[in-house]
Amino acid sequence: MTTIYEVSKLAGVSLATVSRVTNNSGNVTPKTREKVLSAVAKLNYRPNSMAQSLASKRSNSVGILIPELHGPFFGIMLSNVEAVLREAGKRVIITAGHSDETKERDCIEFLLNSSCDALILHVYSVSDDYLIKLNQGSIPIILLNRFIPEMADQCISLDNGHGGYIATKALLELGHTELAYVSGPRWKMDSFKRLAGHKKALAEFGLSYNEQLTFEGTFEESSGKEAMKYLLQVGIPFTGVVCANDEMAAGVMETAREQGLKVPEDFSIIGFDNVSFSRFLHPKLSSIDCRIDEMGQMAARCVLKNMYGETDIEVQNSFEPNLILRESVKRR
Amino acid sequence: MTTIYEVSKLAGVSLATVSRVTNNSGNVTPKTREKVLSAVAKLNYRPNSMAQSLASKRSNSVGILIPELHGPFFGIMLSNVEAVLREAGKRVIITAGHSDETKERDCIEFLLNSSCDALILHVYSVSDDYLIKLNQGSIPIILLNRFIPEMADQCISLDNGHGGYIATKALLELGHTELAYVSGPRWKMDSFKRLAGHKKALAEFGLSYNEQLTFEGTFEESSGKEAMKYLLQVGIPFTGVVCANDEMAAGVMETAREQGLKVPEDFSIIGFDNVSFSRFLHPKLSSIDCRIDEMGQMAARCVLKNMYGETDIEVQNSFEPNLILRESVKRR
DNA sequence: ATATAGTATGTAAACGCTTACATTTTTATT
DNA sequence: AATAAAAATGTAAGCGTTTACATACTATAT
Repeated sequence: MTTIYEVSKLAGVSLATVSRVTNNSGNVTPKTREKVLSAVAKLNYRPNSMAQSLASKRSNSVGILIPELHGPFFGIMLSNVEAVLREAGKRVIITAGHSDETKERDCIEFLLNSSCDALILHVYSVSDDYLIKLNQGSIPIILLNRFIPEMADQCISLDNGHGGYIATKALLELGHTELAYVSGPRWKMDSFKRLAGHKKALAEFGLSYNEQLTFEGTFEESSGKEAMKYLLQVGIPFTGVVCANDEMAAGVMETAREQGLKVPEDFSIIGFDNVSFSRFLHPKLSSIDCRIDEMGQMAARCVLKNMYGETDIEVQNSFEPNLILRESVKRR
Repeated sequence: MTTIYEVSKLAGVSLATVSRVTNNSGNVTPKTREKVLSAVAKLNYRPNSMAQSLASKRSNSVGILIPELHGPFFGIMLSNVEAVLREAGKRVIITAGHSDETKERDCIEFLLNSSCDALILHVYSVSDDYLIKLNQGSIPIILLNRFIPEMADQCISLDNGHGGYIATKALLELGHTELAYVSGPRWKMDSFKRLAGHKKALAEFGLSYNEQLTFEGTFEESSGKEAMKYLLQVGIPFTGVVCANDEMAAGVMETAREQGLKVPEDFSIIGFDNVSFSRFLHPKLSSIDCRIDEMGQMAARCVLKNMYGETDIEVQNSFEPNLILRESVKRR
């Protein structure tokens, strides 16, 4: 392996000068730069990044923790984070927390031990207090899809309440007055807020919320099926179903089909997340777009701004979801 | 930041001893270990990984290059690679090559500059020669989903030919004799081999291959739609469609529905990849399972074996795909 | 008690860079 | 031509570990 020392020797300059040209820092005469560059080329020199990190106290790597590496939602997020970070020459170290508190902590610990310059965390299970404490440390942290008042300007989050609100409102405006709701686990803030938005829309239209028409699922397709079975068995009539995510909506639709019910003729349905496969469903699923691509990019930009001193970046902490209407809804 | 030096001081031992206990290397008296450990705890000491890397000439990080970070296929792969690598305490640095030669090279360059101990590459666009040359270098490389004879034991790949073969054979055995084929880009080895498998199965059943019933798509849903339009317009009758991936199969199914054709009544269809959303389709799509989870794990294990000296790992270089029959096919 | 292996600990030299500071060279000013 | 200021380059001290190697202990056998 060739080192900076050999380059400096061949080029006939000092270590410092070589470092200056390879880092484009400081002033170097064009002639000297040329000499160095040609030596670099001749020796096929690559700076040793470990040494660079140690000496500069900066690893140029950013740790990412997301619930899952696969899945339409997280995948897009990750994809966008990586794109802007790599564009800026930063390394991306990934870990998956699987929505489990112990695992999430382990991952954070792992990233902390990895000399990351900053962390982008998409966590569910770890407590606010834990994160606030973590934030006292020396390493900058960005929270994705989570809002904690004490660290508001490090949070990039979706207005889930508004999402739940516009989803429900969309059906209400189409004349539906009897709505079922398929929620995610209520302890997850996202689920909770989406449901709150649902209730708000109902109230605004002068309708009462019926707990019996609400099913608490797991965000998985299977629980969408269960939800539909439950709703049919309860027997309270409804003409619209609002789901807290698209997977569960797919489950609802499948069970509906098995029962001979047609969407949107027999009932309208709307999902949440606007995940890629929702357009593969039949009928195509209406949904709430979460702008996860933008959120991912923003998280990365935040890091660039906070840690790497890119000043001309303006941060947007909160994102408003968009309503996407497709074939799965129709006027009552 | 507390350093090993402060720990050694507080514990009243030398640097070397601290290093020994934090790394569980060498022999240390229980009593000494205790002293060190308590000093570590008291000072909340974390070894500086950059310094460790520099001194030990090992970064404990593995570079990954995959075409996309999102998408059902690559996501699962990545997920499994990460899981086994992190279990072993290795850092995973990810990059996305977007199936573009320049980008793929850039990513590899980037990873090479990142002091990775090993690379796992899932690349399409870069040439065999390039990879062979890369392989001459000092850093171990594993190729995912690609086979190059010269580096056979560093390749983890699917038997695509066999996949194409069993997909087609499945329809033939159900009595279909007129089959259309929706291919991926033929320059991609995967596509090419799948098609070859298709032809082989036809030949085995004494049927002739009709180029006119083959459409070369892009692996995207939209080209599945185009494929179906093309096939209908050509007007040659067929009762089965074999697709080189599930996205295109979804496109075919959608266009079929638009044209009033029913699956599997009017024709049977089978996809490839057995991607997660294929069970959300209606009817549920039959497909070829690629065991990408296992392949991802295996790639990671290869690295563990080749680079990190885990001896008791046995490597499987080639994976046989599995046929998954669902609602989208029926006997002729 | 003494020699002999071990075993446990310590010493100090890398590892390959960056960077503050010192020195030299160049350019501009008078 | 002399001087000051600015620009280019060099010097060398870290950065925080790991790891040969050296040394100091223990325990066992004599």
